[in-house]
Amino acid sequence: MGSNQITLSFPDESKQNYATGITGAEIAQKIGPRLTKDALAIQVDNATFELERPILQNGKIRILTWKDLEGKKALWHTGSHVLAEAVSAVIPNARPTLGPPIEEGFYYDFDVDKPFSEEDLQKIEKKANELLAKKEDLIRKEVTKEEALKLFKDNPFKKELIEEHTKAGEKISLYYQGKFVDLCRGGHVNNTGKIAVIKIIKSGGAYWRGSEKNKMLQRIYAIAFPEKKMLDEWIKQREEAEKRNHLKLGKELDLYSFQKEAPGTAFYHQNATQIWIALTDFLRAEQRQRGYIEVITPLIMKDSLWKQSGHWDHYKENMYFVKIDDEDYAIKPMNCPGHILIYKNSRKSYRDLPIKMSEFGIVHRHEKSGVLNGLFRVRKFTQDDAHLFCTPEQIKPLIKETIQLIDHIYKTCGFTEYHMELSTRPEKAMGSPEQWTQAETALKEALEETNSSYKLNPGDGAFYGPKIDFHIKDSLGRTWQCGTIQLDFQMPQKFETEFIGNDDKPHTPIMIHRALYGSLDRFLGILTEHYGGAYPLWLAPVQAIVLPISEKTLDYAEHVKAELLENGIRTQINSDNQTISYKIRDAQLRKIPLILVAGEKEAQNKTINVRKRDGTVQGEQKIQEFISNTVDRIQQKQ
RNA sequence: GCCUCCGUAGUUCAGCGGCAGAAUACGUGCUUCGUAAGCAUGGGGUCGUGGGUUCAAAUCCCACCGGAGGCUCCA
Repeated sequence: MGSNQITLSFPDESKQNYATGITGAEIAQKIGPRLTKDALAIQVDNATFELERPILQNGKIRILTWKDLEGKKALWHTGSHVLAEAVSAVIPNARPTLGPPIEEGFYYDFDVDKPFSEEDLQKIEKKANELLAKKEDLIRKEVTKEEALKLFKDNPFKKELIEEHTKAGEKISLYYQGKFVDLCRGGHVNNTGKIAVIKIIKSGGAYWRGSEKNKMLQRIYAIAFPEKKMLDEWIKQREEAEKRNHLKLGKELDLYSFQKEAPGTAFYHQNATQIWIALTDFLRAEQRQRGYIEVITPLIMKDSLWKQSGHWDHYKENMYFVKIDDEDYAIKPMNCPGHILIYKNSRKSYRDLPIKMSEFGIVHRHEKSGVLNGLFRVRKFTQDDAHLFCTPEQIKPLIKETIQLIDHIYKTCGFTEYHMELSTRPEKAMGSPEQWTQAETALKEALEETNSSYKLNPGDGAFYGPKIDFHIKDSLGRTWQCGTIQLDFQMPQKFETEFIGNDDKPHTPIMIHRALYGSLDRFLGILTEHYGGAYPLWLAPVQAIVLPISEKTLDYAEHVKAELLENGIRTQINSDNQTISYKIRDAQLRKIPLILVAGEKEAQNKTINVRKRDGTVQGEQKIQEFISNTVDRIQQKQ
């Protein structure tokens, strides 16, 4: 120590357990010189990453730092052990169960008599940070099943894990930090001193092993950093994300509201409705270009339809039902059956295919109360749904077209980064293997021919067909699943949907379900957080606001407003009896892209003085010039 | 559905057994203003709903409704 290199410490106890039998000195000699103070752990053969337990298999040794996710995870994993030690110290009868690192930080689940109070958490956090000062080595020890069971005799959860691991043929390893010991597979930094600070984020209930049937444990989420200032940055970032919260912005910008009279359902005010219209108009125009037709189907249909579609069997719990004139009806949770009824309304020929039937379909799904989450999870939402009825040969070109359409829509909406996931045949699948292979090949080729990078999820498809999901990344680095393309071999059969082939015989078409925004409601929420409420010009609810400097120029300002409105620019005027500074401030807080100051000078010159919402002043512009520029920008969706 | 927390003015929140408050928004009057807050003044709340404890409840307890976060779910 002392230098900026890390001395590896290899306690005698664990030395004999090195899988390869090499000594600590040998490892230190081999990798020691490369270990700077940034090193948190090492990785060998992409598999094991612990400074205190390197396994040499002629493999490459990789030094993990804070920049690597694996390095972070090693630090966080150790953090979770320290947290468990702190909880055990503060609440002696708490039984630790499981505590892995996650995408951001780590959690640990405890079996406790009562949930952690705010005060408990404060004590625990304080204790955890005190424990760090001890700078304990993490020491691995491998033991037999019996030894492990004896050690954790009072902890049924750990016992369950031990049984499971030994059954799977795994060795049972323990990790010590000072006197505290935990059952653990490993993946740690070598010393708790590597952690500078532990911060508890939140706590909440969590079921043992994620199943509702099991006991509810208390989970603590926390995060750890190798330097204190990183925590400060992280906290700042979180505050930034909180400012962008779409529910908060929804109130501040008068976009939408939720009322207790309709839980889980949004009320869209004027402003959100304008954005909605911009989004739907955009997609409509794009679909029209590609030969789509648009339809509108009933919200309420007889329950016999839903029995035929299979929703009754699989989806009843999430559906709303109504009785009308003593007959049972259901509110649609999906649009597909309605579209099939339209398809079947007339005889179709292979010459009619593909048919691309779209609808901004309003669906109701009775989600459990606990899962509702702003616009992200609602009970009533609108899908930009479409069903493409086609022949097997048409799958590939249609998928390609759809991928390109989605790409265009996402990029225009400011989501430059997104990725796709292809899910293939699950074990329980409907349709012949040949049909699946053909469909999966078509999807794969479509992805490759559009140069799309995608992740493969083998066996993750729906039972009725393979699918491609689209995940967009927002300005805060979070990903959201939005678009989806799903092949369906089943529904057309259930409804005996047909077309007449050139062989003069009936055939069953393939049905492709496809949504780009996914749920318009959710997409609006994502957009709001992505832009922090400062929507691009083409989406902004109010695109320009005219501010007369005093009542003297009110008439001129009204005239400007009227001209902009005539040219399709969403314009307002602020004629309040207030100073110009006040009105500018108000407009900027409302995140209106274009703020147009109209005073006596401008009235004389037939100009307006343009200021943008970020505070930059663009200066005087002729009205006509401003209008043509702005209309241009709106059309180009900038 | 389960766990934790939260419901006070349009909004953001303070008050936490003893007269219901602030800021902001809104109304009115003055001011007529040149790029992020002009001055004055006024109205506005059965403290989510219902029950209980108490001489007294916004405040303590219980139930329900609604919300936030988490678990789970999202064929």
